[in-house]
Amino acid sequence: MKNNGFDRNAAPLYVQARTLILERIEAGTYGPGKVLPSEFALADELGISQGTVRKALDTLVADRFLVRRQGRGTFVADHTPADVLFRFFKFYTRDGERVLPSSRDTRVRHRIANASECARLQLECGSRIISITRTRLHGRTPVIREKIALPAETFPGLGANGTVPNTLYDLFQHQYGITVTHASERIEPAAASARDAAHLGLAAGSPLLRIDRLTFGLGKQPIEWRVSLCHLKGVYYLSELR
Amino acid sequence: MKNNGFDRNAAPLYVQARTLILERIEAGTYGPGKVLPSEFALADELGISQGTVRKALDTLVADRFLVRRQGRGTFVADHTPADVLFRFFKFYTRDGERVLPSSRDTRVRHRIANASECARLQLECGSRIISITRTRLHGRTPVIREKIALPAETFPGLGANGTVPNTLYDLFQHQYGITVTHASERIEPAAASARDAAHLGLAAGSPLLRIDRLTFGLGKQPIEWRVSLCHLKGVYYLSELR
DNA sequence: GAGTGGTCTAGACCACCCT
DNA sequence: GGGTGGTCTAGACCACTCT
Repeated sequence: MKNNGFDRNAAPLYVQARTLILERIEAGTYGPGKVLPSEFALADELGISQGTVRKALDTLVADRFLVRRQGRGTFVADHTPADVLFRFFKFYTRDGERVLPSSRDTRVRHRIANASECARLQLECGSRIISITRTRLHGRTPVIREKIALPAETFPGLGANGTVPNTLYDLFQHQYGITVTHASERIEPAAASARDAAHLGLAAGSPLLRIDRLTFGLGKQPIEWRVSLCHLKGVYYLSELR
Repeated sequence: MKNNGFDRNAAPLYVQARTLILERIEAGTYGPGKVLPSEFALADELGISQGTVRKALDTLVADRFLVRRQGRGTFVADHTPADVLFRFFKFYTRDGERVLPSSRDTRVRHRIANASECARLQLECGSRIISITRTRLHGRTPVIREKIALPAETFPGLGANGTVPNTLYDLFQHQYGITVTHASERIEPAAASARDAAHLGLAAGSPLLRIDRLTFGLGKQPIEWRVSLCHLKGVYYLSELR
């Protein structure tokens, strides 16, 4: 057994194989939607057995970096707009139907991050950010007013023409090679300010959901900070606990 | 290879093994905290190989029915009060500390379920339920007013003396052999009614989080319906998206 | 030292997909 | 028909735990 560059005294081989494959996904060697070499080809290349490669792939499938299709191969997960909405947009109607939002009143600005933006995004003081505000609609009803901050350095050129797509996360993957892996949302009740109430067509002081989200990719640093004020007439936020 | 009672033309062997082990957990053959037979012993008993038993156990560990301890054995997950709070109570302080709530003003009643209770709990019209209302505190501050409905048939004798423990789910497991597997929460903003405001020490109309939870065990029928009205001063609800 | 789970290998057969 | 992943086996060695 050749065992190219793998250290048998370090982490288990399948963990080392997982790390290596993940690095290749991150580097774009295996791009979104592309097929990986077969299990036997990878095993040969890495100098380990096919069963060990399979175990590494299993963990990556469980973490949704990869998708297997029997008879065809193993593919890098390709985050379509629908996938992204399915995973990171948790709003449903009373009938259990998914809410597919559209956007309105979008405004994009490039500016220096303020103190709270630097703190939440773990940026150096004085870093530049891209700030997006928009109203999101369910059908014709405005339901969410959201404010998004992105590190400008991570997303060069984003929103340069003053517009931004309705779903950002698939753009992150295909344009910038950044896969969104998870997000952490803090939810609180809040009363609508006069300004937010106007955007949402409500009376000031109406009860809202305030959702403060940090979004993460493969690295430790957050790639997005998003605060959503949600009206949710006839719609609810669904949280599954397991 | 004996292969006791397993059908090689049906589901994969590891799925059949998983189902059988799960049935034994449900039936109490393997009780909470108890050690299972070793992988080789199970393999012998079921007439399959140890690797296949391991794959079945792996899926059950992933679903948190089992816990492995190297050198000691495989154990049925034992839901202590702390575990239950960790999994199903999603409130944190601004510093990221877990909130461990206490209970006050608890009231337990046995009565006929109303229409919405029957619908949510999938009960026959006219079924009996156990209704619990209580206020939950973070330190000395009331933060949540909750109303719980349980099918009386599923939990005979529960709350007969008018009291109920602070954490219900470990009671479900140890007293009634029912393991809570997941819960589904619908979250909406709401304005405090005069009555709820009084329990929480607020002004009427204050913005609240309304959390409507259905809790499930191994069966399809829900085992609990819980509506929580949350004030959350200095506390937030944490939702992790993956 | 005996017994447990954790890792790794090598090889078999199957089901599925493409050309 | 040839290649892919899906399942299953049998056996090896290691790390950990208990007594």
